[in-house]
Amino acid sequence: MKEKATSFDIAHLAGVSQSTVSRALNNSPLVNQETRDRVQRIAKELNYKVDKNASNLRKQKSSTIALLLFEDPTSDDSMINPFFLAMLGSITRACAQANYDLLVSFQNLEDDWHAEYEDSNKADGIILLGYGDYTDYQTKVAQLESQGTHFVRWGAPDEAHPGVSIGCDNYQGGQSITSHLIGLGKTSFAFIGDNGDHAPEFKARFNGYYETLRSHGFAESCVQRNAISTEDAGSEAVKSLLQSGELPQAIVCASDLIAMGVLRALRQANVNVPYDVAVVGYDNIAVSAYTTPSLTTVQQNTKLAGELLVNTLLKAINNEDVQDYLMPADVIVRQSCGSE
Amino acid sequence: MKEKATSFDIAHLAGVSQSTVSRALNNSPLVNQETRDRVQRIAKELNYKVDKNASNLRKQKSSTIALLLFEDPTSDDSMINPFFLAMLGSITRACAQANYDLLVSFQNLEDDWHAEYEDSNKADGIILLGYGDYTDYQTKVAQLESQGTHFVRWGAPDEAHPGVSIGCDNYQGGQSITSHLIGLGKTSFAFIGDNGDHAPEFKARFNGYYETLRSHGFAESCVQRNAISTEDAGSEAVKSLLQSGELPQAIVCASDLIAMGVLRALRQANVNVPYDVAVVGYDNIAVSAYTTPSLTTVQQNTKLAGELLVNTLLKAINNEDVQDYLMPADVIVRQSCGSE
DNA sequence: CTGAAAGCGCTTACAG
DNA sequence: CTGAAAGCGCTTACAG
Repeated sequence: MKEKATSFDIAHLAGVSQSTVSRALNNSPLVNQETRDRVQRIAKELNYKVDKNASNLRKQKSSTIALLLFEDPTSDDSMINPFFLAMLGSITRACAQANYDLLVSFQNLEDDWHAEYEDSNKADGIILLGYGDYTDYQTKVAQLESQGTHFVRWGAPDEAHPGVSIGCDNYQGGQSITSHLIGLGKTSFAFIGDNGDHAPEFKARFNGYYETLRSHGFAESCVQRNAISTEDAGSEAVKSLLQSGELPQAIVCASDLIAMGVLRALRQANVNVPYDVAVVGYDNIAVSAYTTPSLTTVQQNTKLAGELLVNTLLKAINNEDVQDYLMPADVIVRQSCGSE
Repeated sequence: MKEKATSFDIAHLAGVSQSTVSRALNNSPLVNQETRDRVQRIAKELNYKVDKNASNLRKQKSSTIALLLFEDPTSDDSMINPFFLAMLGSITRACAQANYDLLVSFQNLEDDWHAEYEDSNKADGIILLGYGDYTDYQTKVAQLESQGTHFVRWGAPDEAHPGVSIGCDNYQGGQSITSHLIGLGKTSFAFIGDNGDHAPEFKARFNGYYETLRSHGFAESCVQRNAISTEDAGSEAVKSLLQSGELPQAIVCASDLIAMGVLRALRQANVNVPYDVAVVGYDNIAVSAYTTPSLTTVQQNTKLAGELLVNTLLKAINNEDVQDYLMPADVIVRQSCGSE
């Protein structure tokens, strides 16, 4: 292995001081054009690259963003929720575009959030991505805030949460998809997904759903079954629904993953979708376009979300003013409601 | 924003030298148990964390792995191939387990590979992930090697490539899936996917396919159509096949993404799968289980692959001996061949 | 425009 | 077991 060249090596070869090398490589206007060119040429010949650790240490910044991805602790350990995977891709791209590095780490909600502090030393800012559980989560976010760490949270803006949030309007998404079903003439409904405080995203979707039903006078004819965001949970929930004999005209799932399980269980029970019952999901993950029938769902724009998260965090790092941003949620109509 | 605590602050509070603080925090056996406890307690109270830049600079290592993800330059800019996304997830997990950070960066094949050198300063080693184009790629990998950079490549081991490779046996995968089709009684075939030198993975799959046909005497009754790994390319290729009037009994796609496009185009042309033609894919991406009909495909074990990539790289970093590893490819039988 | 010098916050020989 | 000191490779006031 060759020895790595340092700025001193270049200084020596170029016949200038190391300070000048540093200036030349950073395109400082203070350095003579001809000197700069010579230094840069030599640097390229030596395949020299600035040592980031030294540079960051001196500058006290890192040009790195940390992504803290935390997951529902009960979800299958080997799988990442496809929605978050899509976000990860989009965030990676947005970072690359801004010339920032992206440090990715997983975190379980139960964990001590070591990584959070760790990362605050390695990164200029943190992106928090995952389903949020208020109870646990909130004090930790508050701690981040009190530390003065720059961070942006994925999730709906909320007074209870300190810091900036970029999120999709889950309440409106719940409303929109429910209105769509009502417009199709459905009159009895089930919501499948947790709607407690530990699942704020799902809860907001549920609230949008419920309020829409109420305002149309359907509040009496709806049920709810708990499920975390997995296929199996969705499948189990529908089985319990079938057993109770309360099959409604429409099933609203809190996520596409849940909807996958719902479709599977209905198929196994020989219940026809959309003829016997309409089913809708949430997230518009890739798979939802390919199920049979294809799934009507609510889209969250992951590409935009990634860009907003990164750009907002970058602004915060530069101490510019930043604002919460709530993206609209769009209904994607496919075949699982019989409307197509 | 609070000032960040340094090891000197702790030294002061604990009444010891800064050196001792450093030793205590690194669990050096050289330090008195009682002293260590006191230092660690104070560090925790101050919410102190070691400055990674300083620590890395001093130790000349970074406990970070860089993932260079390069993509087919012609693929849709906004989408990451789901197969690589799955790999990304698995690599992230494996890194977390090994207590390494993961730096993710995108790279286009056409680019100058700045990042590669950059990353070699920020990371202890590099994972190269993407479809490889020999022409371009090879000289760059050789450069990495000559630099003494530790790296591991995703892809089939190959004498032409320097460095270590972890990959899936594409040739065997091509054989297995083709044998499956022959076992089902198919006698005429088409392969959809590039099989030139710039697409070594696809080429190996094609070779496995072709050799299997040849050994069964079907070499005459097969065609091949180029396609990069996108739905649209698959769709276009099948349209050209239909127009030529040469629809075979089985279509072997070089990737699931291609197969998605093939299924779509066949549906549009009212060609029934699997009744009129069998279709198989490659990768076993999530979507492939949900298409209609569900897709028979070849699985690459992404979870294992991620672990092998990370663990092999870690060994290389520690200057242990490392070996290429070729994972077997498994046929996943679903409905698109009519065998179920 | 350039150079000599300080210092970012650690780790680790070296000396005791 | 502990401390004083050097040094990792940069950037950036400071002085000219």
